[in-house]
Amino acid sequence: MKENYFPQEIEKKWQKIWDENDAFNVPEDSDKPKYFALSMFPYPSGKLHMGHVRNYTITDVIARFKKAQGFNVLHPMGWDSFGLPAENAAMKHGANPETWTDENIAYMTKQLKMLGLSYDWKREVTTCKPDYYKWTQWLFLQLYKKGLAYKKEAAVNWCDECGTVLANEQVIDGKCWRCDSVVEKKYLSQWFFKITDYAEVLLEDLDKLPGWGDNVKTMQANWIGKSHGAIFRFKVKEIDGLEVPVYTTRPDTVHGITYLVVAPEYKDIDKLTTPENKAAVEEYRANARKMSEIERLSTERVKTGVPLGTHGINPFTGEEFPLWTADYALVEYGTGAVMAVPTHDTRDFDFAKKFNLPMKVVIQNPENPSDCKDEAYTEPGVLVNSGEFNGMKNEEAKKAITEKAVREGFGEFKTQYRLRDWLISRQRYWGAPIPVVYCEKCGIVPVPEDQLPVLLPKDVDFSVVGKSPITTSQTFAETTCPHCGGKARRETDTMDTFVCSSWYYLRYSDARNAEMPFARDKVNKWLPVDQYVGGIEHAILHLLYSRFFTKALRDLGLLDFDEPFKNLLTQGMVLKDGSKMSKSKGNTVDPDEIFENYGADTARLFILSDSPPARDFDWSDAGVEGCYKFLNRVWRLIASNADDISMDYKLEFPLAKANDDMVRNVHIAMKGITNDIANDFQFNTVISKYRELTNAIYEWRGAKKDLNAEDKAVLSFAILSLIKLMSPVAVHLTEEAWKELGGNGSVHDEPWCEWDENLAKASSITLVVQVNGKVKDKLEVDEALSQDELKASAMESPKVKELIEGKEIVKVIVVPKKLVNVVVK
RNA sequence: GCUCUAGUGGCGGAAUCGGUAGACGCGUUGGACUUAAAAUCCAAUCGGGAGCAAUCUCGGUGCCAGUUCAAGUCUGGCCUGGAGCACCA
Repeated sequence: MKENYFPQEIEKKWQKIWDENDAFNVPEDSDKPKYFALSMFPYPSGKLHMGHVRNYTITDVIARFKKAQGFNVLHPMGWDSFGLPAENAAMKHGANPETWTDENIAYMTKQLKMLGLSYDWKREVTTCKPDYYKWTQWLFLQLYKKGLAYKKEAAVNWCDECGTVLANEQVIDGKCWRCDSVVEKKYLSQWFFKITDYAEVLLEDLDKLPGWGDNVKTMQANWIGKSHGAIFRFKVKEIDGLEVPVYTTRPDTVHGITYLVVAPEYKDIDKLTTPENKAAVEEYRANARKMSEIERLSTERVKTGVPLGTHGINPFTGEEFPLWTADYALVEYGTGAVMAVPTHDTRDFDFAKKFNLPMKVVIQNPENPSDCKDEAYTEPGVLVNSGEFNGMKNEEAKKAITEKAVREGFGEFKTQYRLRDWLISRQRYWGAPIPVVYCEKCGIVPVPEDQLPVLLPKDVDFSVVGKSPITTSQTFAETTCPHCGGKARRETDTMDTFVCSSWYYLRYSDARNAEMPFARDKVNKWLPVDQYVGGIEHAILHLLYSRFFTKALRDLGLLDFDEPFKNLLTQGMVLKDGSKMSKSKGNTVDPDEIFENYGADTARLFILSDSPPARDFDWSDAGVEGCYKFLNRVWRLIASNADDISMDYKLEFPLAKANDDMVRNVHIAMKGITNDIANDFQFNTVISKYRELTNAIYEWRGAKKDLNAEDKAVLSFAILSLIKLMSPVAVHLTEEAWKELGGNGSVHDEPWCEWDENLAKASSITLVVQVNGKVKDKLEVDEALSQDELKASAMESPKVKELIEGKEIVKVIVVPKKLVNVVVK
């Protein structure tokens, strides 16, 4: 065995062998239980970044560990390859998005192989290839048939920079999630998926996911935004037969209504406007329409609005109140109209103050009554000025008042969600075409399944500005109706890339199927994903959409489970000097350089070493250096002892010879490392245990001059165990060492270490002796001692004797195998 | 504003159940080897105080209370950072 560690040489050699042998292909027919380990697949943007390296290393170690533990592990990789950057690159370089994407995929594939990742490349999926997007289109048609895909005219988020509409989930602080430019409102006819049909079950089923972090579940729950309240319908004084319904979560405050607000886009607003107010209302509405999301946000504190001139009637009091329009009422939420109670709602309070509208207190804290002159009182309290409900606690009044409305026919209980339907059309080229045609006679006609895929046209001019390049094709849009054969126009919008990524994990179960997206028995066999690993930035978008897809496909009878990802690990970001690595900050580290200078094993070891996976990871060059030194140290330990190591002692050791601290240390390491992986994948402590074991072997070896047969057995056992324990992380080094020491086959095919519980602990125990809760002495004692004996040995301690001299012993606490606490006065 | 999450040495972090706070590493300091350097190895490294010394002693896990024989860990209240949502009635 070579004296020195040459990672570049070793790594290249093994990567070639693994590649040639398809070493990590997963067999379909196996008696072993399945395990599906999955990383969120990347967008092929050009090169891997350290976030990818962290993500894929974590999943790879999990996959290898589970495989060694006896699972049949599915660990695939693919490409989320539709999307705007490819199209922008094409425009910029006059190239084709497909060429650009293919080149990136080729380069990144090379990098993934250089990282030593154990992927089953035979199952690779690439969302921009017709053999994949054919099935994306097919799934669209199934959703369409089921009424879950529909087209409607609506106010949508428009990004001018990207030249396309966006889903609500893709608007961050009123800006585009991709290019950060300000999002405008436009009225367009667009395709939606009816995710709102699943709002309740998407919320409820979060409880079925104990393997997900609370942060992600809370974010989804907030996004779905369920609330309980009531609908009340108000008659309009001036117009017979017209009612304005409102949704409120505070039915208890209904006696305090002093005005009512409808959104500028409210459907009946024209009818509700008197001729005298028409001009002002029209102007206000025109302004509201022009305003972008961000402008509406920036006017957060300053309320605006105009009166309509008409009045509503409160059925509880008979009181009349004016109707207004204001943009703080949102047309998409509830009924688009709000009953305003300025005394008990901060927004209504601000509005009423500004426009000098009346206020009426209806809830009070009996201990500390507020007149609500300076701010709204929104805490619990007791009803006042509320007729028959006076004196009732407001929580009870919510129910009682709504019940009265139900009884008298002007209201009902209502559960409301904030989740909106998912807008999936994009006015871009590089996406899966939406498979429908518009016929002059038949209207919207889905493309028949046997005509799929609807291929992207090639005769496209990518240099156009202000419209989708796909519309420049001479061959694409013009078509005939599949129904009547008449003249028809093809849909030129493509699907949001998040549609493609909402089902890719299912395709891995049957990636080469040309007849269906996946066979039902295969998808049911491999799914759900046992461990999903990826960034927190997908907490809402991708993870919510995927959950929706899984539930919808289950309802379509395509699969038999209702949650796609059993366990989710959201890894933290990779930072450098305390901030996120980014090109604009110039603090990126190129993985290629690390591979070249230190090798992939060092990169893998380091990216796992310093922080638990869920936390942010601060990159440090010194840390990389430290990991490289450690691998060198391990290599030297193996190489310098290679002649004394025998494969006969591979991973097990006769118990009769076990009364040796070195053997115990190995068992302790086996147990500790296995438990750390099982316990939320704490790889940072796993790695510290690699170091502890390495240090222990060095120390033990250094204390011996010549080794007898038994010593050699202990040494072999220790080193071979260390190699196996490190094999999921330092995949190349351990493979090479295993081979050099005479191991048969691959170290990665060896089963995981089995430890002996009796040996996985120190031979004696340290008894901590406290007096009044403070540590005063430590005693080495036999494990077998009884509680009384432990107590006796503690009392024997000279230090204890000294400290309790002349004092009264109140009590003595004995914790078996651990501690004795003498309490004195 | 609401929700989630975190706060431990110079730094990253460790500490199954409430039971030795600071594992492991980075950095720093000193030493060995070397003509020298790199590499490697050894030792020290939470803070204050006492001692030539081994050692002894006090304090210490964001802050304030509490529960307990015993609190980084549990309870209540606050402070600070990070993340998400945000005029959602």
